[in-house]
Amino acid sequence: MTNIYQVAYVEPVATQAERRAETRGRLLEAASELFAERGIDSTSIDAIAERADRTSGAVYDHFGGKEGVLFALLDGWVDDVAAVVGAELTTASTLEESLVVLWRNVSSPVAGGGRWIALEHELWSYAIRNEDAAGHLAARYRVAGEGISAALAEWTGGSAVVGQILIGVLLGLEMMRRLAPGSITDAAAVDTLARIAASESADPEVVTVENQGAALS
Amino acid sequence: MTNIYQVAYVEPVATQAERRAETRGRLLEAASELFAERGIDSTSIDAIAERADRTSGAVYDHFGGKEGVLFALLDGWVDDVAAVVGAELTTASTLEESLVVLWRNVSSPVAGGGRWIALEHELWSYAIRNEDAAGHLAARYRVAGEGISAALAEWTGGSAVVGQILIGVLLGLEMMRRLAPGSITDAAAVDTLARIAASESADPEVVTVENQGAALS
DNA sequence: GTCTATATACCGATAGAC
DNA sequence: GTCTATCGGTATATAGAC
Repeated sequence: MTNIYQVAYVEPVATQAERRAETRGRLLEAASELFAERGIDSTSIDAIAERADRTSGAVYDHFGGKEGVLFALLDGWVDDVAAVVGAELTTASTLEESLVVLWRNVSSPVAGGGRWIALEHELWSYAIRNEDAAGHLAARYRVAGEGISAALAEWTGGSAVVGQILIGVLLGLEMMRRLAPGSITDAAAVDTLARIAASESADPEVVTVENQGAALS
Repeated sequence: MTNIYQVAYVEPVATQAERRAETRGRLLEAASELFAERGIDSTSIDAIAERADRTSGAVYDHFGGKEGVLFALLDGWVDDVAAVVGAELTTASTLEESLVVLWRNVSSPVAGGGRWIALEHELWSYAIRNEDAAGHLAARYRVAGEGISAALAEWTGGSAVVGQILIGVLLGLEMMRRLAPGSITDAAAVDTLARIAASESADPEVVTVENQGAALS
């Protein structure tokens, strides 16, 4: 206000804190889209800012750089997705229903706008070359695996490792399907998951690898 | 020869064709290393040329650009790896041996210098955003899946889809393990593969998802 | 076939105005 | 908190010499 004319004070439509939160959310949303679309390396800070209707200065102010945006995504948005799947899982009343929920959320995700897995792979590829990011992502998978194990404990006997394995298998099957949509059917995927989920509950004498081979050869 | 002194003709140590093949090989080797180490997007053409002791002009001359290098890798080097695994598979005499071979080649690859899976994921991430690359990679996975199915036909009954599923599961399990080495043991991975490989040979009445759920809940 | 040199363009990050 | 302006670095791709 350098001019000499006084104007009536107008209550701002949003407080500073609200505007800051709004900007932060827009930047994260834009970054998650662009990372999934073009890849992390090929996404410039300017591009993130532009899609969020802000400028690059805002990105530096909020996150300090592109890696800061990435870590914020890892800690925040991705956890939200896990929460959505977790909530859906509690509504399933049978093992098959639970596995269908898992597979559907991975293979045709609705939460997040369908860019789930592409972003997941971007994060993995980045984390594999960055120790800090690897720690963030590994911790997230561990928590997610525990959540899945707990949700399926009723049928699997509660083993913690089955959750980790299921996450890996879900990601791997979705990779194949994304590349060649007809190569793996929903039924085949869910059937594969079912075999793994049954790991700890079946009689160990029956499922041992040696016995499998001996019985079949 | 613009000077007036004559020198004895010396047979060149290599023909032009041999030098060209040498340069091509060096460039592909350098590119596969760098793509796996830094990612495709972060690898410059100059960096590829430099590691191969050549200059960027050679890359353009041989492949037309970075994408040309990528396609050449997809069509050539990666097929060689599949051939190595295929050869190893023929020496396995039981199902478990075969699965151990598959898992070992994915989880601690020796052929190619240990950068297998990282490059594999780079190629996937790239292909998911590029139709041409997706075609190349999908065709390769299809062939690889058929090879695995054929190699395991003795125990699995010869279903073709089991190969595709196994490739996806192998990649997914290795992702989890790479991120958190202790999360998935070799035994757990091979056991998971065994459950899937048994898909088509087991009695359908026993392995149906509905029956699993009913029997366990 | 490979080199140097170069045109063109983009990116990351900072400084300072508002 | 967001903007404009800008610097230094690096990328792609081509042109021309050898």
